[in-house]
Amino acid sequence: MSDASDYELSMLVRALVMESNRFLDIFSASHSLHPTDMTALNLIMTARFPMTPGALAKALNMSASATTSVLDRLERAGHVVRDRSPEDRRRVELRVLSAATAVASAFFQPLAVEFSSAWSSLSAADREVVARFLAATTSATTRVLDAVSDPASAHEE
Amino acid sequence: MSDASDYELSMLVRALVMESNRFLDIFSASHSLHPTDMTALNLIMTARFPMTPGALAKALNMSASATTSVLDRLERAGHVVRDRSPEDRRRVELRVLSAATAVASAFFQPLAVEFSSAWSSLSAADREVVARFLAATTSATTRVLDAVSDPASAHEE
DNA sequence: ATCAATCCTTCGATCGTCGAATCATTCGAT
DNA sequence: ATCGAATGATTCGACGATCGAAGGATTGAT
Repeated sequence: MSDASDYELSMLVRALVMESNRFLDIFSASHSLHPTDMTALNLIMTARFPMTPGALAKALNMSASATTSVLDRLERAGHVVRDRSPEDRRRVELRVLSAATAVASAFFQPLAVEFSSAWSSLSAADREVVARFLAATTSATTRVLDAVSDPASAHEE
Repeated sequence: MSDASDYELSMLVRALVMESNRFLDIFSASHSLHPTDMTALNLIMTARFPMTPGALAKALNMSASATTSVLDRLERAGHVVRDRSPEDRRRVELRVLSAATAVASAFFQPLAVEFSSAWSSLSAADREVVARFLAATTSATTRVLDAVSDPASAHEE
């Protein structure tokens, strides 16, 4: 019994992605932020190293000028400040302010609570299976993406 | 031991969602379609009942007028036709043309191949775990979403 | 010193989306 | 039957998020 064929798993992944996007749209609208700004805020906060506009542009898959606008809005709203890097003064380092962390936690906390409850019945082995599935699916997507945008590196098996 | 804590699972989900969105953006751009149009096309094709502009607007979480524009573009590109419903002639039923199915399969087939390969090592039991995880996570997101948009069931801010 | 390269920003223009108003159709009430 | 309200979809004018090209500042190499 193929209770979870490849096709059905694909549909489930798609449903999750679509619902997540819907959530991002509606939630950020309820906080007077554009979805892009919310995504950017999240990226800036969770980056290991201080984020720069250039790196943010790549992460958002947007032009540099559009990213400037995003940062203008975030700065005007008091969520982010721009500091010029002391080492390389062409670069701008982005830092989040407390207002932003408040918004972000308002964003993630309800989700985290529901997720925690939804996942409470998972055993350690189950979590391992799920984690591998998620990582494998993400990198499979990345592989297809790379093959599309860079046809040279598309090698058959 | 907690190789996959709630937090880590959340990050993995987020990474998958972001990568999927990046894929949608880049892929639809490479086919001269807006991401919204690609999403709409997908929704129209996979709907069980003939899709209408109104239902599509809700599914896309967009205004009715914006949905009209989406359909104008899809129709102009030869992907969709509008037929007035014979029963209720206010309604418009949407049908996809062969050009659209070609685009959609160009979209999904490479993904399906990579997914199939990435998931080939999953046992039936693993698939069951993953399927339940995906469904539970999606509906957890929906629950939070409903709590936000329906203040009646939301507790204190 | 000079020239190229890098990083970010400004500027003008495009186009996707929205809200309000409009047209057509259906349904309910009298 | 007829009128009015409700529903489904579209047009219209406006806004604004994003883009590409050009510009200014800083760094590094020769």
